[in-house]
Amino acid sequence: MVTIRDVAKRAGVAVSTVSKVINRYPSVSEDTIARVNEAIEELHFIPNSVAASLSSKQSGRVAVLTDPDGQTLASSEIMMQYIMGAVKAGNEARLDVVPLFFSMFAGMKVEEIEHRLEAQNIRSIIICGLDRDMKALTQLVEREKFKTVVVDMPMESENVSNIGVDHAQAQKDILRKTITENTGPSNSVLYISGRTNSYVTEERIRGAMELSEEIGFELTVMNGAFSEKTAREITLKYGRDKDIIACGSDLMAIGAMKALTDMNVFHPVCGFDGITLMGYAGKNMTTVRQDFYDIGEEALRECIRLMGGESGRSIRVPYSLVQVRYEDVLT
Amino acid sequence: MVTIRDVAKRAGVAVSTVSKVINRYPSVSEDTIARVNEAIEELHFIPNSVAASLSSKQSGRVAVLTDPDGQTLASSEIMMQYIMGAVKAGNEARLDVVPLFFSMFAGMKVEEIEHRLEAQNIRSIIICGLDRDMKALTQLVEREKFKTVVVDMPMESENVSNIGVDHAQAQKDILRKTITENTGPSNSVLYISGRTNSYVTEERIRGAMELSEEIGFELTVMNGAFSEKTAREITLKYGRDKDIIACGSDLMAIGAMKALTDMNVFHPVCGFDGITLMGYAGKNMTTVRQDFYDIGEEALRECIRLMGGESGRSIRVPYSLVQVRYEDVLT
DNA sequence: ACGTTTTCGGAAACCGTTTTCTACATCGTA
DNA sequence: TACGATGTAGAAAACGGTTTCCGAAAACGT
Repeated sequence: MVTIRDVAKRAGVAVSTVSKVINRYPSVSEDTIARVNEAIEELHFIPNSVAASLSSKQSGRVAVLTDPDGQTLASSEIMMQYIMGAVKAGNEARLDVVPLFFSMFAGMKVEEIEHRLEAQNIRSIIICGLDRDMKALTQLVEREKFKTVVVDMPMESENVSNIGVDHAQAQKDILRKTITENTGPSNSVLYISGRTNSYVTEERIRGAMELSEEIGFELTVMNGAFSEKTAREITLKYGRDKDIIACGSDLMAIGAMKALTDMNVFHPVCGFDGITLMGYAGKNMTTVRQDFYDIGEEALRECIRLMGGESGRSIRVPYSLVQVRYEDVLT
Repeated sequence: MVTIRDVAKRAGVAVSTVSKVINRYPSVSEDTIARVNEAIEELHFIPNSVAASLSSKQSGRVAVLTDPDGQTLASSEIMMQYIMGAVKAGNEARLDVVPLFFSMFAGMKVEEIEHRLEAQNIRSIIICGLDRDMKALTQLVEREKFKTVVVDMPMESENVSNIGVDHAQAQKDILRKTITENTGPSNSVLYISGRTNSYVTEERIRGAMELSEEIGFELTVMNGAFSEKTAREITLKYGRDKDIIACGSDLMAIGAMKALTDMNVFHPVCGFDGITLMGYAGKNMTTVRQDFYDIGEEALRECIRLMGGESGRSIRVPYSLVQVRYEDVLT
């Protein structure tokens, strides 16, 4: 393994100088920089990220925390996108990204979680898919021991940024589109919502309700708890008499659509997320597509910003309204 | 952050002694062990894995390399399972697991990849989903600089173990089952295979061919390249006259089934993998279920074994024949 | 009781960086 | 000419563990 010392020797400078060059310190002359870089090139030197992480209290590593329902197909896809996005951005910034799963911390107190993270030299974390029921993890965010970026939670402070689409607006948009494009009467909408302890659920419901006030249609909200099964049951029971079924997630939209098909009625259904599975769900359904990969990438960049000492903020990312067809997901 | 020195002071011993206790060295008396452990408990000490990784050339970290077609739904699910399994096992062994994706190494020569891994103090790697086209990564395995565990490739040497199901046998089993359960004539089978540069494809084809010799049926093998689309096209063209369609992957089985449905013919179709998506694909299909989570877990344990100095071997893991129904995947 | 082996614990070097602090030029200015 | 600024480079102390090596004490054999 070629170390910083080898480079120093080769370039005829001190190790500290090499380190300064690597980390772009200002106090090095152009001349020395050139000589050091040359040596780095020649020796194919790549700085050891573990040593760097150990020695500097500044930099450190970033953890990506996920895993709500590790078992559903939808969340597999979404988590994978978050992680891949973050890992990619981390790689570009010469920063270690380590994925962790909520389930690892089951039953731990927040202090223990903090210790565990510290023990891995983690200075910054990204949390995706957290809901309020996970007390310890919520506290983890609140205690602000780490520079943290939360996805889809309304938290913002010195050390915490949040990122995500504008769920209320997106819900409004997709619902308006579905109503507009639907030629029928469309004055009664069944909205099947996600779990109640979740911020995105609240926002999406708010969006639907605001639109209902704006353009005036009958809105029935029922709790589908992000469950495809529950959405299916709700639809079987109450879906027939409605004109449109709007769901707080794609998985629920699929469940609803299956139910309608079974009942042999064909109301428009819209979902939320833009997962690939939608392409397999039979009929063409519209949904809000979030770019999870992009969110992961952006979240990691925000970690870097926070570690750089800047303070937390709120980041809205774009979304799009799409109709997912089987042909689009076929590969 | 509480360090090993704090523990040493508290227990009234030297830091080296604490280290020995942590790492279960034999040369410490029961008495001292107890005292040290007590101190560890009291201080909630968790050893810093980064420091450990840096200082010991023995242990080090493990990378999980994946990402064939990061975009398909099937591989998202499979990769996620591998990674979650490995991360879990890594956690239990106090070992850092870092996920990496093939795409990061695109265009690099094997030496550079090695440097990059070294720079992360990676001593051992798990590679999932590699095919022969990826020259640099194949070389990486062959050069044996790292203790490596390959999933689904027939490599075995001092520093390389392989793990996976017996693909030939599994293909035989599922095909036999499909033929047996099918009441029709069943003397002509269309086998849609995976990509040709892949070991699993070869094995699965071999299994199908051996069975064909054994019990005597007409077998047509066509290359579906693991593509749902291609499988669909092949089925549209040649599927009608066959009695059974067997596919080298679930995704292709889904494509084939869609094609049959479109043609309004209903032959039995069997796949391979056991992905959740199968539950959404309409008809009940049979397939070979592999436990990817388990494989990831097992692979990581094998890394530990290799790092412990033992030599490479071949591990067969169990599989099961299942019929995936929508009800089973509904959550 | 004495030499020999074994057991056990500690001191110190090391892993590969970062960072602080010092030192030395060089420069402009009073 | 002397002075403080400024710019640049290096020595050395961290960071938090692991590991080697050595010595003291205990156990053993005779």
